[in-house]
Amino acid sequence: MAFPLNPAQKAAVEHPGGPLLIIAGAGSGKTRVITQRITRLIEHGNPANTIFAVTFTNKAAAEMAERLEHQVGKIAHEVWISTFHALGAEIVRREAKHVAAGEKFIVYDAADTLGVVKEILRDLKLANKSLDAGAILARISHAKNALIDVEKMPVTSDYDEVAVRAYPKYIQTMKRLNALDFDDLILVPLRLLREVKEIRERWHQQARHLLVDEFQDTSIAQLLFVQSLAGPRKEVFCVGDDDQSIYGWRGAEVKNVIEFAKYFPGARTVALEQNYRSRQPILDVANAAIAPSERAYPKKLFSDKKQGDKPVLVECDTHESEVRFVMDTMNQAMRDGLKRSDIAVLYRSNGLAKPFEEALRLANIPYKLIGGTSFYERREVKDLTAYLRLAVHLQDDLAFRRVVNYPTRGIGDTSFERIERHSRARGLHLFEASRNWHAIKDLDDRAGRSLENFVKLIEAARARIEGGEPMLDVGKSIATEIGLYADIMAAGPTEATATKRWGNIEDFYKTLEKMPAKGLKEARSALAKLSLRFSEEEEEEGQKVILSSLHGSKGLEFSLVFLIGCDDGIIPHSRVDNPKATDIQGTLDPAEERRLFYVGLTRAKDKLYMMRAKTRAYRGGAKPMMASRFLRDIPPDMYERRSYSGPPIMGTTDMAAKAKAAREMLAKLKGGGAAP
DNA sequence: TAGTGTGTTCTTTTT
DNA sequence: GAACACACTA
Repeated sequence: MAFPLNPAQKAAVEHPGGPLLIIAGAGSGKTRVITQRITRLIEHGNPANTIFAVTFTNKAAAEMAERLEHQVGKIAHEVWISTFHALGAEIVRREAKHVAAGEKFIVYDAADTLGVVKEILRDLKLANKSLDAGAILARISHAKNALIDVEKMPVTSDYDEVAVRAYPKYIQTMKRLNALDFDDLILVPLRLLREVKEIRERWHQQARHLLVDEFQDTSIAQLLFVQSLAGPRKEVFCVGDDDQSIYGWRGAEVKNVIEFAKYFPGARTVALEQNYRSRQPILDVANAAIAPSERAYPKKLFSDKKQGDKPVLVECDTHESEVRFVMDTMNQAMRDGLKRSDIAVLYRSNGLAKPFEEALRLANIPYKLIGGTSFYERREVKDLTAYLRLAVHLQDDLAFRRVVNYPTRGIGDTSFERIERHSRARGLHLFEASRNWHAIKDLDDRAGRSLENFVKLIEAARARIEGGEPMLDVGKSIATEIGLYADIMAAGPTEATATKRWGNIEDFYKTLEKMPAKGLKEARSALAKLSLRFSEEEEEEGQKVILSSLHGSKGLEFSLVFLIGCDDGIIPHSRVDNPKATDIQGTLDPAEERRLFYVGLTRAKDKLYMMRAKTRAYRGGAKPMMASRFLRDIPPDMYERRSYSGPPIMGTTDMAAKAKAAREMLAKLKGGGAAP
């Protein structure tokens, strides 16, 4: 990065003032432009704490902070660098007096909110219809993101209808739980800024310069949030790439980029097209792949690195040989001296990673899985978190429900229903209702005493946290008291997975260790940040091969990239052609799938393999696959083509066969049916 | 009430 | 072919 800024980058960094939109092609050095811009603002006398840089992921925020520190030193810590959601949470926390949820709010993640919706569906007596709660939640979230009121929600299907009925109940429930979902973390601050003059003025005073990364991923709510936060000064510096807009399903509006000047009159635009990442042959393929896309800002990336291998399309006969080819090729590359962390396997959906994980484990190659179920969403971690959450936030009925009978302590469904009925009748939270179980109708003594112990456990934990004891100590003693270790080990299914689960708990201890020991309020906000994946669990930044979904790979780069599953139905996803009424728009946007493909291609610096398989495992059997339609848009002379039908990895089949044999043996031993 | 067995449904991406 | 939900039995 010792290169001087190119003219376009320079124009952006030295922009005199007013709203600016930077169309930054993949690998065009946008992070550098942002950090340089901040550096310049500081050098021109702007106090660091009046500069706000907003990203979408904690990873991006961390990287930006690190780079900035490199440039300006310790003063970088004073710049507000955070994700949209973390900034929103911070504003809510600081302006708690004006928020209904008050300072006692708790952040509900996707799993939590899904639980809320499921409960509402139960209440609406619709659960039997086997409704997909996720589809309802998606509609609610979509409405929130687009700032659509209940009355104005579109109703064109049964699902829409249910969503309309569920929406007000959802708001009501969240309010009762004192919970904010991810959308609220944007919406609530937006409302505060709009409606409360005092708050508006305070933040306009504070946020003098706003820099937004990945602007193409902003939703309407986020755009308005940026607008409101910037105020009349409109010092907004937004960087985005319409070609990399891949979060439409989450409410992102490319329109925010395309109609930027509408929202920020007088805005200027700068385009960055020089790519500093990839070799030209890779860019040729990427440019060709994205070309058919309808684009507001057509770009043709170019590189100084003219030399390089053409990307390779490898057609494997099965998905097993796909794994084999990738493993062999990556091993060779490592023997040639390539670092593990310079190698990535990318895929459209997380399920595709499994065989690679297995193969890497078998080969003893360390790997890092990006995305997938987050660490904090692991069941065992959530269980322990729920105990802590309940302790600091007694009205968290969802947490209560999760742990009141985990590990099993004799409070089954019937008992739970009795507690619930009682609490509803009295308008109490579940925990409050449990405090004197004698009052609960029909609750038998056994369950009652058990409940009493549970209440004591939680209250003891609460008292200790209140008294300023470290979260780690409290967490550990809860784990001991409930016999978490024994329970995890007993639950299996295999000893290996149980050990891994317990390992997750031990990793979680490291997170707890970092939490402040200053009483309930601090503990609450530390726990709230867990949902935002705030804390960095990435201590061991070792040398690891990267496995990532295409979504998770945005912003990253690798010398060697294997884009697996370049088959039709994988990318683009089959739901492009199979409209299913349960989805928001009914179907997936093929244009977004193309951009996703493009994002994958542009991750590669030196060598790119596009992998596909003629048949893939599908519900047991083998399904024949066709090449991705996107490959047809790439002129054949731009890439090399190979066929591969190597044997599957020994170990994998071995293991599978052994497991199968073991299962059959077990079945036999248990007597009864003869195996065919 | 808890644990086991049987049937059913899957596979989109994530702050 | 696995994970999950549900029903059934001890």
